[in-house]
Amino acid sequence: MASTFRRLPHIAAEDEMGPSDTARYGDAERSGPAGPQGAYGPRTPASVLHLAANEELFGEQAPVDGFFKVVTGVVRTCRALSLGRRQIDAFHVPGDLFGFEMGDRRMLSAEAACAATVICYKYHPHKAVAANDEDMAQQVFAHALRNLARAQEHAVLLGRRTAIEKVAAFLVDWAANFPASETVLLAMTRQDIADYLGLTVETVSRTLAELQRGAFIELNTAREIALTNPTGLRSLAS
Amino acid sequence: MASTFRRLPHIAAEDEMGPSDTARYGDAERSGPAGPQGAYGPRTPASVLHLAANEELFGEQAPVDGFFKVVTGVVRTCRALSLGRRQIDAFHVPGDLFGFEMGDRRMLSAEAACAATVICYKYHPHKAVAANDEDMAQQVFAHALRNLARAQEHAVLLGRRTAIEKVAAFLVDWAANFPASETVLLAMTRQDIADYLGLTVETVSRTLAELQRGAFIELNTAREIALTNPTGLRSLAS
DNA sequence: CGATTGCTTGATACCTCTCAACCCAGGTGG
DNA sequence: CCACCTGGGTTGAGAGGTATCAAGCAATCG
Repeated sequence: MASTFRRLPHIAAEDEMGPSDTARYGDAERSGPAGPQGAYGPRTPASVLHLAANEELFGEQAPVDGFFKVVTGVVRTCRALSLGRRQIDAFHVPGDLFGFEMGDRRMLSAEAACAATVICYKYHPHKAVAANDEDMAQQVFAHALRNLARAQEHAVLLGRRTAIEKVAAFLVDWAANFPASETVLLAMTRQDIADYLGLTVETVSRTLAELQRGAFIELNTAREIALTNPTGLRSLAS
Repeated sequence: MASTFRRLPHIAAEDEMGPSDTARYGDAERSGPAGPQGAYGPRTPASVLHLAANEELFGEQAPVDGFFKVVTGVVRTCRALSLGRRQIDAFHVPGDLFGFEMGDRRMLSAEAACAATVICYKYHPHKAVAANDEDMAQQVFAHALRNLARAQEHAVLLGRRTAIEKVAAFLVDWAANFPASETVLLAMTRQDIADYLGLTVETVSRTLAELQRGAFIELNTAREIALTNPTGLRSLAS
C-alpha cells in the first residue's frame, strides 16, 4: 500500500532542484573551500538514500550532518516525549527540504512514513548560506522560511481548534498533494495523524466517521478518502 | 507596570546587533545596488519605532516591508481566528528578530505586549540573503532558524501537554529572561499567556494557583512570580 | 470616586482521553 | 487451502480535564 502511494505520479519526484541541481551542489561543495564534507561519515556530499517504511533517517540528538530533500514518498519529523507520547512536527512530501537546525544536534527525529527516497546534502545549513553559492542559499533560506510558516500554522491548528477542525484542516492540506483529484491517499497511519494533530487514534477515527456521516468525505478504504464536499470541509477547517 | 518591565536591565537593549550594526545595515542598503528601500513608505532603511502597550506594529495581510528587531520591551506575534479566538505565535524579547515571511503578505500580526521599541530593517528577507552582505545574511538566517526551532517546540507544547505542563514550561522558558533571579516579571496578561498556550484565562489562573498550592511558585503580585522550586517546575514541564 | 480592565474563583457542561472489545486485511506456516 | 497471527482500524462506555458561564475582587485611571 505504501508502495502504491510511492508510485503515484503527483507525489513523486519534482523538478525545481532535481538531479542536475544535485550534481551542482555536489560540485559546489567539492570545488569550494575545504568544507566539513568528510567530517560526518562516508556519504558523498549529495547522496541518495532509500528508506523503507518506518525506517529512521536520523534520531533526536544525532549530530547534524546536513539537510535533506524528499524525492519520493513521505518523511515525518517528530519528537518523542515521555510515556510514549509523540508529536509529529511535519510530513514532508517530494520537493520539501527539511532537517535545518541551529545547533549541532537534532531536535527532531526523521522517519519514512512510507517507503521514500531522499537526497542528503551534506552542508551544515549555516555553511550553506555562507558558501557563496547564492542560488543554494536562496533555496535553503526559502525552504527554511516555508518550514517556519508551516510550523506557525501548525501551532494555530494545535492550539485553538477542535478535533473536527483539526481533521478537516489536515485533509484539506493533504489534498493539496492531489490536485485535480477528488480522492486522496493517506501515506500515514491514524496514529501518525493523531500525533500530528495532538489527538488520539480513537478520536481521529471517530472524527473521520463523523465527517463521513456528514457527507463531507467518503472512506473508500482506510487509506483512500474521497472529498465529496471539499468546500464544506474547508469551511469546517475555518 | 509595563514601564517597570521595560526598564529592567536584563530585558533591555542587547549588544550583538546594536546601534552600530543598525547604522551598518543602513549603510549597506544605501550603498548597495538600487534596492527596494523606497518602495514601502517613508521609513528609513533601519529606523527605530516606539510602541505603546498593545500598539500594533503590523496586521495580518499587511504588505511585508522588512523585518524587525526588539530593542526593549516585548512584542507578540499572533493570529486572529473566528469567534474571537486568538493564537499567539511567540513573545519576542530584546535581541530577537522577527517578521520573516515567505510571501509579500503577513501571515501574523505583531503588537507590543508592553511598551516596546523595535528597529525596522527595511529588507525583504529574501533580499537580505541576496544582498551580498554575508554577515547580515548569516544573522537573518540564524534567527529564522531559531524562530523555526521555537515554533516547533511550541507545537509540541500545544499538542501533547496538559495545562500544568504548559504553564510550567512557559514559566521555565520565560524565567530564562531573568538569569540569576528567583522572581520573574510577566510582561503579558493572563489572556496573552492563555492564547500562547492554547488555554483559557480561567485555566491559566487556576493552574497558577495550583502551582502555588504545590509550593512551586509564589504569586507576589499578578505579574511578579517567584519560582520557589525551579527544579520541580522543570520536571513538571517534562 | 466611578469606571474600566485584569485577575480569581466557583458550578456545570462538554469534549476528548482512556480502557476495552472487536473487526479486517495481509502474511505466514502447517 | 486454511488456521493462525499480527498490526492497523473502528466502535463503545465511562472518566477526567478543560471550557463555559457567572460572580466577585483588585488595581489603575480619568
